[in-house]
Amino acid sequence: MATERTDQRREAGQRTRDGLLAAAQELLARRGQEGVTLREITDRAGANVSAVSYHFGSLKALCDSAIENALERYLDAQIDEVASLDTASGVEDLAAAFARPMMRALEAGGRDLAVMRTVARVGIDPPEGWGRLTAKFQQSRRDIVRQLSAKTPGVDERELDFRIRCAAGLLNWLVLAPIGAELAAEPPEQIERWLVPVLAGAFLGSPNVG
Amino acid sequence: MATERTDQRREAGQRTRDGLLAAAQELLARRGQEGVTLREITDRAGANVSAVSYHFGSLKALCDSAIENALERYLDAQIDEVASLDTASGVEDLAAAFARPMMRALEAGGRDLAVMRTVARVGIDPPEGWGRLTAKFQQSRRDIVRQLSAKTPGVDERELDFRIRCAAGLLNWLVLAPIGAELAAEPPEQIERWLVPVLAGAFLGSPNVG
DNA sequence: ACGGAACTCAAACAGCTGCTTGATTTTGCT
DNA sequence: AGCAAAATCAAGCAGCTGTTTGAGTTCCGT
Repeated sequence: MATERTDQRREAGQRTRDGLLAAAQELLARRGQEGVTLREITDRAGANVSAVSYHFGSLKALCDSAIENALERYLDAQIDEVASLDTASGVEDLAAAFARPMMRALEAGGRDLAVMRTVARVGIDPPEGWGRLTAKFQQSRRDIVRQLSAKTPGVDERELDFRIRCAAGLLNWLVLAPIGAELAAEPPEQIERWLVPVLAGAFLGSPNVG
Repeated sequence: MATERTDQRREAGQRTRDGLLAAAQELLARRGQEGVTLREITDRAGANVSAVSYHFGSLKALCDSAIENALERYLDAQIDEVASLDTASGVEDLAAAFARPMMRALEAGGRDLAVMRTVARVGIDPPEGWGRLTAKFQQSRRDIVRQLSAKTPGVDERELDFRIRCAAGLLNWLVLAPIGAELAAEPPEQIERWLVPVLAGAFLGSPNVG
């Protein structure tokens, strides 16, 4: 059973590795890439400074890993949510599915919220290389464009893409700005009752102009 | 004519003061409050490091002044735009007026854009004291709520306030995120043609739920 | 022309930054 | 028991951070 037996050394290594990742996400969420400090991360994670070099190579590499990790968590949640949509669903359902990962994170707080905030910050200050996640990112957006396109016939697809990016930007903003914290204090069903019409309205565009 | 004669020393002082302010806004816009460096500001402004202590007291005080200056420029523009609305104007007109300062800044680039970006960043990471601008800020939002309330009868005012904050957040996002730069490359009238329906749709909410 | 105010400047400061080093501990394998 | 790999640790490095200091320059009022 040597293969199933977990090596306690590697297990401990993984634990500090994950701790560093979580601490980095927490601080990236709170202060952005420029406001992150090596010693603040290691203190929060209860690790030694050199653990960063050992496990990741450098602070920058740790931040890149933390961002990539956060982005992947978010994209997976988003893709699942949109994929589980019924074919007969309306624009409001799409808006609700679109917003659900963020609303969940707002309710849950803790690391989920830190992950969402990190993702949102990346939307403003993107790191040099998005790495291998570009494909998954574009797939996610293509799925949503297709869903929305089926529900709003006659609208140019480039314009739909713009509207979706607006909606995504709005969600990111809500997660970062103080209004998000205010919103989190409200009952969850009211968040949805307020937010979904706004998103759906943005998707549809104002009726007088089309 | 001693009073009209400008003192060359004070004039030079004002020039370096303004240069520091502009340089600070430029860097605040690009990297946020955490990413701003004393020497980078003074180099860009062509000033000595101690000029910051002399004219503002500290780097933090300089940043506060730069932020306050940017916020005031923006609020004045916003208030003027909304105040000049015709009483018979529709929701799209309100949306267009609401978005105009940002669209102008996107077209103009340069310091105007830096000012808008600084304002937008403040919406995410607000400094401790907004100081004397809180009143002007709230006046601006009250004006807009009143305008929108007259155009959407029967909607709860708290919900209208939420929609306006969403619209403001979206504008801030557009100015900060890469999509803003893409948008700036398009012809100005297309920016408005795309953006105004989204904002107006968000103001009105989706018709099926509204 | 002279005193002094307004302003600028180079140099130095303590403190923090990310990172490296070499020793030390912990653990698994034979 | 003994060896080696994995992981952790304290200490120290050079470089940058914001701020202060005291001398320096420029220019107005008298």
